[in-house]
Amino acid sequence: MQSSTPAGRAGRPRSAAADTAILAATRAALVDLGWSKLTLGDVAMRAGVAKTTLYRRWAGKNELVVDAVAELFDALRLPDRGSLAADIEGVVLQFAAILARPEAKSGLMAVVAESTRDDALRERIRTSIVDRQKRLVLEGRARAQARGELPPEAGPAEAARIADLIFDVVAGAVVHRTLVSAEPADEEWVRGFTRVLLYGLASQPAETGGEWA
Amino acid sequence: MQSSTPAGRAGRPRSAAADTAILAATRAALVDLGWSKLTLGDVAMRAGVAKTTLYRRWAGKNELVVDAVAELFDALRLPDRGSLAADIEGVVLQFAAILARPEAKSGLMAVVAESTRDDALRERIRTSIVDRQKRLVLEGRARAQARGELPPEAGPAEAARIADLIFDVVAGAVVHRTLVSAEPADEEWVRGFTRVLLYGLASQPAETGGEWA
Amino acid sequence: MQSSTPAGRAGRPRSAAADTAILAATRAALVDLGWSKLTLGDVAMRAGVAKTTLYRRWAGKNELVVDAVAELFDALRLPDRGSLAADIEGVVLQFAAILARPEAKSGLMAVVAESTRDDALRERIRTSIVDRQKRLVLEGRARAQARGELPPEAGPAEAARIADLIFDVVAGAVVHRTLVSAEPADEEWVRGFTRVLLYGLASQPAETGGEWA
Amino acid sequence: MQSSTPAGRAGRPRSAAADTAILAATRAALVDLGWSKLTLGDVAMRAGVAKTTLYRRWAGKNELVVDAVAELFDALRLPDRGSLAADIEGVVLQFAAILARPEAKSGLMAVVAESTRDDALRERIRTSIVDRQKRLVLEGRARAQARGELPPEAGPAEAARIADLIFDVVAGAVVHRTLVSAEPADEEWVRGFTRVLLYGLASQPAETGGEWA
DNA sequence: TCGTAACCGAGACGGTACGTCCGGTCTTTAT
DNA sequence: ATAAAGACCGGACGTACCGTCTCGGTTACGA
Repeated sequence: MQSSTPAGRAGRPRSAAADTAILAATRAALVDLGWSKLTLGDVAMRAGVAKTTLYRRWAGKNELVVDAVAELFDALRLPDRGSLAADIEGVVLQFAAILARPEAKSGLMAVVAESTRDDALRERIRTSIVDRQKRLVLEGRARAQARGELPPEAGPAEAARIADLIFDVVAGAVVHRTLVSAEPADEEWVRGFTRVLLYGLASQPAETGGEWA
Repeated sequence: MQSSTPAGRAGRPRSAAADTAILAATRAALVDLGWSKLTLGDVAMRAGVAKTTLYRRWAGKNELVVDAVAELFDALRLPDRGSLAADIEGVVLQFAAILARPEAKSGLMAVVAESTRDDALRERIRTSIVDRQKRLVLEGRARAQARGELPPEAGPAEAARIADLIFDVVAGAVVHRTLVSAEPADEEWVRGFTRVLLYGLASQPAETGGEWA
Repeated sequence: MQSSTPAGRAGRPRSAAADTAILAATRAALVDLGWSKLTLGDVAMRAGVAKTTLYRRWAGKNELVVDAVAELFDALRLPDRGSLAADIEGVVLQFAAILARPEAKSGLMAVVAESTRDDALRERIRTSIVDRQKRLVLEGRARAQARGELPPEAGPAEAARIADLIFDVVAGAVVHRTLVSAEPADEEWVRGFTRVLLYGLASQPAETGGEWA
Repeated sequence: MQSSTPAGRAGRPRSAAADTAILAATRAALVDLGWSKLTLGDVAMRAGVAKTTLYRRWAGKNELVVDAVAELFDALRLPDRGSLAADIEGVVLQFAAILARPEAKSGLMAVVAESTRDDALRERIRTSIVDRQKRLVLEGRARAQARGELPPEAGPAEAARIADLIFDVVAGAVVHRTLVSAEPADEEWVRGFTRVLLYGLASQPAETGGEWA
């Protein structure tokens, strides 16, 4: 968001309720219309707000959708299920559940696509969504290391590198499963995915014998 | 594509050169403008073709972009580098190189986003892009099993399930790295990713000691 | 029309039936659609003929409509009702009846409007419609002179001038009544018009007393 | 026209200058292109106005042209030349001068042609053009009756009937002379026409002897 | 009798305009 | 100063016809 009326305070103050209404209206419009058919005029109408009010607060459709979608991911929590594998499964299932919602599906990939040609937008996505959720990886990793399930890293640079890799693998796989393969990322799939993530492809048969059966 | 005039043959046949010119113009426009600013009128002009010719062959922007992007991925080849890890690294690097091209970046995620609200489009993506490249997973897996690097699956259903999982993980991770994290999927990253894919997170330190250093 | 294959005569001759079918289809389309929504593609379809066949014979919509409408006016006949006034009334009523038909209404004024910017089209209208029907004025005038109802003209130039004037007055008045005022040119109106044409406005009350009552 | 924002007064008001510019641009386009090649996009460009502004105010080409042409006829004035014949000649010459202008020629007949299939358009023509100019007939008739050149009518219904008849004859004859015969309605022709209108065909030789010579 | 030239249908082609919609901006009055 | 309302300019949309062209196929002459 970028309102907040920083210092100057003459005239009528901005309505705080408007921000909430606009973001909710944006999500509703994403559900009904999808990203490409969503129009700012329609969002303004749904929010009971004039188009000018909307433009005063957001630069355009992309920025608005990023903010509307970012709020969805703030509900993610790292559960404590007792083991690293169970923790991963828990958070991946939450992530999959959010991604299954049409407002997330429609909006997220679209703004990512737009961000390939708009550095400011990519930065906004990273700040509002990606980095904010990367905490889950860090927390999970720390907890696993405390449990002895994972070794400590060689240093902070390594820690960041591995965290990024894990985030790309986890987020990428769930997104691809959900949006491209268009299959549900359900418990069974998440179990399989977590196993590969933790133990890899090659080591599996040696450990479990009938893992894939 | 959908020309070919299957049986009935009255009237002037469709120009085969037009298809080629249109798809090339589409890719050029993706590079210059990105998906959201690409207009069919502009593509038609670039291709030296009337707008009606374009609409006669494709239903809309999404279908056109899918076909234009799909051709990019047909260049993927499974190299024989002697080991499963090296083979994976080779094909992932190719995939990353294609995804780094702006016409792929811009177009691919956008049509995936659109496909969340358009079943026909999703099916077209699957047919033209996903399933067509899934061959790489199948070939690589077969080759690795011949080499004894991977055990045979319990049955054809398992084989399909694992292939799908691998595809989701590989494609998802590379896409996320490239588009969301916006970092290059270079050799170093690919090596790290391949290691996780093959041997997992938990088993790594035990095997390599200084792998992440 | 302009077919007829004048001298060169190798190859398949043009279908005579096509001309007839096309002109009839044109009139039907005028009835259904009016001039501005009439399309040559639609006419071709109605006539069971390819668009190219139509273009091989007519230069465009205007020429086609002129020919289609011209045929309607060839049905006009000068009746012999015994007096000049009755003869005029008879032919004016016929003219009004043709003009009341929707294919004439729609087509005639449209091509006249087009002809204001197209000399060749105006010439075609004059040849195919105006001059061809001017015979009625000449015949009627000669007959009235023979009866002694009108004096002979001073010379051929005067005869032409008066004939043109009469034609403009008669045709113009009926057209204006029918198309602009959009009132029927029925027997009562024709009687009043004929009286003005023959005896004028100023002389009327003196002659008839209650003419307009 | 149809703006005026009757009572509600929220929002930006419509630009009054736009109406003027659009109608002038329409007449200019009629001169340059004629009715059938006139496009609303071109008119908007000439007027320095967006196409949407034009469509917000007029339903289509026909309505726009009617309004643009109607303004031309508001310049008509009934001169007082001392006699009925001279008054008629004066106003007919004015009418002919307007009709000789290409924007009137091109536009008027075209909208009349269109009006044969569009009752609302015909009503608009009648309101904006025909009935508005019918005042000339009524004034002229009243003046002639005051002078004793014409007898009073039997009643208001008769007066209306005769006025309509005169209007059809005068307007129709001038239009036909100008557009169909494509000859100038110059002083000589107007003199002859006025004579016929006032004194008729049959009575002329008796009065003047050499009138047509 | 047979070639061949002009015809025919079908339909794709490059264009142009349509009338609509949306993005952003600006101009009003009201709060 | 902000809000709601709505007109404004600009530009793309997808469709419809235009008039031309390229096909495969069909006559009816005349060599």
